[in-house]
Amino acid sequence: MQDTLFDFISKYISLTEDEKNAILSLDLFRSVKKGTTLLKKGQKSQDSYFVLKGCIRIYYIVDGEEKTTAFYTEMDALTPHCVINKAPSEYFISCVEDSILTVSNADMEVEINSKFPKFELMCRILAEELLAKQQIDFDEFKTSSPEQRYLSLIQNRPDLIQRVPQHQLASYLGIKPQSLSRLRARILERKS
Amino acid sequence: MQDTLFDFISKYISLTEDEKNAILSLDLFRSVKKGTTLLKKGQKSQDSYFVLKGCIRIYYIVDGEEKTTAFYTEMDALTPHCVINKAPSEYFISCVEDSILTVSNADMEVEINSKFPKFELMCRILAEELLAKQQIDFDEFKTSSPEQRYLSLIQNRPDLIQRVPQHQLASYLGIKPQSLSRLRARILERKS
DNA sequence: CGTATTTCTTAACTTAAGTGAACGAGTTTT
DNA sequence: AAAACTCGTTCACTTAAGTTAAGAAATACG
Repeated sequence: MQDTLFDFISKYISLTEDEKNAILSLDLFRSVKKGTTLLKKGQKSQDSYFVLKGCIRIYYIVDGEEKTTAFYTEMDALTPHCVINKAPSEYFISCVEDSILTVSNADMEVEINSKFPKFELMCRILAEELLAKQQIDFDEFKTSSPEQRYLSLIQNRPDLIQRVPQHQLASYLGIKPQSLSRLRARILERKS
Repeated sequence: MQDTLFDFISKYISLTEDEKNAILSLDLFRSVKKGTTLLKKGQKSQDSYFVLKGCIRIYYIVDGEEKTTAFYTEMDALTPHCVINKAPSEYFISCVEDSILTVSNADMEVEINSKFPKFELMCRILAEELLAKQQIDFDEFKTSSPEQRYLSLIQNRPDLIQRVPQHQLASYLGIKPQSLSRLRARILERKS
């Protein structure tokens, strides 16, 4: 399990045994049950997450309705908006499946970053990479229809369609659950 | 003009006169005419931009049609995807108005970052901030209708509606120019 | 085990966006 | 000055998503 974390880090920087031990001594690993809420709207949290196993999601509640906007699965890192701008959270984070995460708070990160300057570099590269990737995703979303988005989801994250409830997928695609059902029926219809 | 750049930087770190001079000696400032293409699809560029005055946009060409996905105006920073992942660009960048920009290439940034480690910190904070801000924008886009997006654009970036052609705004909102016209007429109709 | 609840699908109807075409106003070209 | 082009708007028509409601299927729970 720890290897998953180090495999991830090794994509950006290389670690000595000392550095690995320093990380392990922080006791970051947490096991969380499906349905657990990690962050609520209005809370000011300090915690960032890295998914070792399982799936967590971000959702808003608008007019009493849940709107899921992001899923994080194995090897995904998530620093909530409220950690960065120190304001109350605008959204919820909860566990879609039983999951194993690392949970690190902002203070720990400052400490690690000052002890091992390498980490600062990794954080910058990672943030830039995520920024660029997210922009491409955003662009693709803007320039395509719900049906195209669903088809490309099948291509790019087929596991999500299996492991996540349809109504959560629907809002992730920017539509209502009924529209997703219809859209799926339409695609099947055309295939036959 | 230079003050605009230093005002921006001062939001993240404080600079000594020496550091300011080091930046000025890089000769970053460029004046570009409306319509100039700064980056073409397929090119591998090293350049990042910071808008001091004017407006630039990112657009794709899909099935022969321009799809504008982002506008950058005063005090906005833009590092193209191709600079980060060193692959050919998937999009175009062009000038919406006569503009004044800073243009910095990746090598210069590596040099500045190693000479003044402060910059590494600024880049990380900036990237994290942009990442968080962009995610909120993406979330808002996903959870709202074209009409709601247009109304919130009026609230948040009213200048864009004046300075940018309608058909570019339309694709920015994820719809066709005809739909934007209709949508505007609908809103006016309701007001009266 | 059976009941309650959630989840997914289907259907009929409404609303809004996509499409193709036409028009006028304003620019640019020649 | 006329012709060609671009841009925004409008219209009629098509297609797809939103809405409301109902029922089937799967899951959770006492």
